Amino acid sequence: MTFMLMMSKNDNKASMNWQESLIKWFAGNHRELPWRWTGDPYDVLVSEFMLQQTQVATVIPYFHRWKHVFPDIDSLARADQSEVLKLWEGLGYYSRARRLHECAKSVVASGGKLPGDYESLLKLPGIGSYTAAAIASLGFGQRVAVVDGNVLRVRARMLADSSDITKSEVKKRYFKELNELIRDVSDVSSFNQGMMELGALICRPREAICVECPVRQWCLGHSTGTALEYPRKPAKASRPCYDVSVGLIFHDGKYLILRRSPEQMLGGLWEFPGGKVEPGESHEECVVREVLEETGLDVEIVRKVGAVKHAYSHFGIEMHAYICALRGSSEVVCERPWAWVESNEFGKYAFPKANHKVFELLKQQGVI
DNA sequence: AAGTCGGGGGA
DNA sequence: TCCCCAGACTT
Repeated sequence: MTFMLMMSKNDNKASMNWQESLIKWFAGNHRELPWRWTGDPYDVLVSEFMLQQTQVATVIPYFHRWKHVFPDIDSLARADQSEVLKLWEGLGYYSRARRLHECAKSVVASGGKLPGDYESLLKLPGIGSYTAAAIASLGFGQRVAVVDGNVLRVRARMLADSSDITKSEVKKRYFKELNELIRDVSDVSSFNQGMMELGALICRPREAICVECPVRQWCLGHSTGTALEYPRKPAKASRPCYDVSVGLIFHDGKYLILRRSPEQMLGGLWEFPGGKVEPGESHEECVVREVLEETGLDVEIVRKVGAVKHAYSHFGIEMHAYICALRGSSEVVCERPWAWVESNEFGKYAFPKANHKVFELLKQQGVI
């Protein structure tokens, strides 16, 4: 009788599995986030797209602005891509913005209701295994496990598993195992969020605060003192750095900007004409050549504005910027969309980060 | 299965 | 600097 009573109370650690211990910890220790517990699957959709490879703190202000402009999936579906990209400006991975837009249009076209099951979500643009599982479980309570960078790290440490978590085979194995482990959990949404919150707050990449961890008694990494040795990852290749030159063509009070084509890197964003410096070529020659190739304009260098460095995922660039003047006609010949804009109109267009660094140079010099 | 895509933040 | 972040998609 006493024994039964003890078990039914379920507050004895020995009677609780690690999944329930995690859920309990999450209930009392999670951060309050603007998209949590709103009850609106659209909030889960938007936040999950923004959170792909992006930290929570970075996303929060973008999420607020987004909800203000696009409060629901219909308003997003009706929007112009330029407006969508402008709101995404600075968040990175711009294909996410285009795909979220496409996703919204697709959902609205087929009735306006976001599907709640993993398999249907997986078919939508921009939604892969992680996001499908997140929306299905956090938004609709479906019993499916999320596997993101946090989850992989937490589980690799719990199991003291030396597998390379960047391999797709390992991710699949973890996904399968976790779906078994959540078969009987009391709250799938809290379990999934708890795994990610644990990774963000306790079981962090370079620091593991095991003394505060709700699953430490089930963690092999902790019991053997090797938690920080996991997950194991292969050494990354060093990234090349390219020299790039751009021309700020000033004519009639305006600058010429071009829009990048949608399928490119940074697709749909605007930039100054320019490109990679070729072997044996000077930066100045590069500007003149690139401007001619891209716009058909014949220009000469007026002066150098300066250079900015910028790092992308797989390479870096040093962008040299030059003020240019037209030598001949101002007639632009260009397949891509282009525009002459005054410097106080730059804010209307979405530019990549490297271009913003050039704007900063121009401001410092009082040019704009 | 590997390569590619951005930018920010922390150590 | 380097690493990592609530990954998805193409080849």
